[in-house]
Amino acid sequence: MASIRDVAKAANVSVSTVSRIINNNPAISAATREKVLKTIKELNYSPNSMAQALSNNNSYTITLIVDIEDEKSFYNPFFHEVMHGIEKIVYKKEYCLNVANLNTSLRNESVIDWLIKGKRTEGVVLPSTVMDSRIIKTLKQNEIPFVVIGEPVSLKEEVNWVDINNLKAGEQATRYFIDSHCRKIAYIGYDETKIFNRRRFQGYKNALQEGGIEFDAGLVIEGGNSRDEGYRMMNELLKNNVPDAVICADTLLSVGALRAIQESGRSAPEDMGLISFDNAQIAELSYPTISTINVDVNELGLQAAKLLFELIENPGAREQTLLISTNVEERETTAAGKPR
Amino acid sequence: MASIRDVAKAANVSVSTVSRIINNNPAISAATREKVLKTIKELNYSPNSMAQALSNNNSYTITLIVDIEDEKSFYNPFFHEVMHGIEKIVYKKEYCLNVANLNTSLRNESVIDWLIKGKRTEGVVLPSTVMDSRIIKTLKQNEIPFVVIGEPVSLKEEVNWVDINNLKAGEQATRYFIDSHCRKIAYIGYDETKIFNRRRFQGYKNALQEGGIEFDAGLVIEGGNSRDEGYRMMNELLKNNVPDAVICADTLLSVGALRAIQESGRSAPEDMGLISFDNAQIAELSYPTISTINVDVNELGLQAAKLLFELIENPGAREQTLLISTNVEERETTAAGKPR
DNA sequence: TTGTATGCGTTATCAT
DNA sequence: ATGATAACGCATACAA
Repeated sequence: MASIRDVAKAANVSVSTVSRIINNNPAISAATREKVLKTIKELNYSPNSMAQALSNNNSYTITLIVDIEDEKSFYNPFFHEVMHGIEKIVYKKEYCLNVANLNTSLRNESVIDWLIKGKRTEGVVLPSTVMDSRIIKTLKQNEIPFVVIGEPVSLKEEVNWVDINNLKAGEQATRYFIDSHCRKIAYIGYDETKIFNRRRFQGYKNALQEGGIEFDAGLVIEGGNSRDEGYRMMNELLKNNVPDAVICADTLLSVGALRAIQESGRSAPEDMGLISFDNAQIAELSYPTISTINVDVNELGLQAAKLLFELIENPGAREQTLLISTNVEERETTAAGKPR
Repeated sequence: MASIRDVAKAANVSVSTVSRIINNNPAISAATREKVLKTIKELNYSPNSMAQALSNNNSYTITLIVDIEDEKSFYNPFFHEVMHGIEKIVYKKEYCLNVANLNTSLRNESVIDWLIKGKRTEGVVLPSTVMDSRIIKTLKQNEIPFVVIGEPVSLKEEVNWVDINNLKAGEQATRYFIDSHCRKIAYIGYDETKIFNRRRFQGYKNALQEGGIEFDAGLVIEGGNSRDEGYRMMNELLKNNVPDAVICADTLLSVGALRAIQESGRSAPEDMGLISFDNAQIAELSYPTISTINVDVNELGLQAAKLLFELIENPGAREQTLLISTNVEERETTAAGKPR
């Protein structure tokens, strides 16, 4: 493998000249640049990035922390898209993307400490679910820029974070139904332990108020995000307080909710509209397909990475928050503008 | 940040002594080892891995290539699990895991060339779907060990690969029904362009023969892997040749197939059993939940990474193939041992 | 505009 | 068992 010295020798210049050319230093004559570039091609030379890393004290690497234990909040399809968004930016900057599971430990320390102390990373993206004060402290102490994906739950420390605009998403879903002349709009799957859920719920209430519809606590059912929970909640609603539209706070429960509607002899969207969030694949497999508030998860990763590089390039910057907007993806469980 | 020199100075030894201790060189007295270890702790010293990488000519990094374009064969939940399997092994070896999208290009070359030429990677894991001869050639020429995930379609070159044992999976599904006293076992979603599908189909035929059931081409329906295709294929089957069991060659189509069964006034498993492959989440959301041939995808990644390190540590090894076995995950669309 | 020399933090060779 | 020093491949301050 050719080194910078080989190139220098072959081109009859010094190594510094070659180095300058590699790094696009303008103080180089066109003639020598061309000559050196030619021999670089001939020798099929590429700079050794480990040597560059050492010399520049820069690993040119970003780390994405994942947490496989927490399938719920940083789950598969979501994660995959986020990662690709991040990746696009990272490689555009000619950095590499490392992935590490929070829970792996090396030499009696967490992988994140290992990476930082070994000078293997210049910045970190991590989901809010893995963020405890210890990690934050480590990152801040070592002055490693980082961006959190998902709104942090307890923010004693200021951090940079990027998330879906869940408040607006909740508003969007609700407004959609209001515009379709619904008045009894239910919200099922409320879970105050999940911050994204609280935000969506707040959006729901906001839109109701804005639309002049009085909030009715009887139209809100609390519960978890599973098929069976959705089924239970919808049945509870149907027994006591039949709505003309229902917002499912999360993906999985919407499948069970739809089922309950159908088993009661009703159908969506004819008897009541149904809308959910996020997971397009599941929404499209259902009968009928489920309308959702759609999120450009790829954009989420993209913005996270962009923000991270801003921090890297401008370490003094103050904390930022970025909310990705959502849009209504109409499928078969809603019928826009339908007169009632 | 403390360097090896700082430690040496503070402990009153030479840098070589410190280096030896870091690398567990036995030729060191217990006394000095302890002393140096202590000052390492005090100074909170960690070796700079970029310097180690340069000195050892080893980046201690493995690359996982992904291909976002090809959602079908290396799709989300699958990918996520595979990655975590790989990751476990990689970090256990004190390597890092890089992720790169095949399609990103840097400085007019593919990311894979960039990584290799920059000496940023010691080994590569890549899905069979992104494997063309050009990539193979690059990897082999540069003597980068690599492992393919998924059986390669056209194997002009010998490569190391790891996959699900799709043949056995097909046999398993079929035998399951034979053991449940089914005789008319259909196979829908046959797609000869997908190698995993061909394998499953071969397994189906094997098991039929072994069970003394004559193969009936009328029970095989060709088609793609989507909800709507599954629906179409099942209806075709119901019109011409009602089976007592149906094997769905892939996940998505099983949802549509089940729907068609139900719309015909039949139900699974009472009128016919239904079994599919892979995606547990979708299988568990359906009504009724769909039985599947289950794959330990995590294990797939684990084995791929293990194989990769074998190649790294023993470059002369000859090509290997590894098949991960599957198991029947009984859910509601099948009823084992049900008399007919 | 180009070259020389030094340093980045580590490992390894060769002494002692 | 330990130390001095060269090398790894590159970047850069300084000199010319």
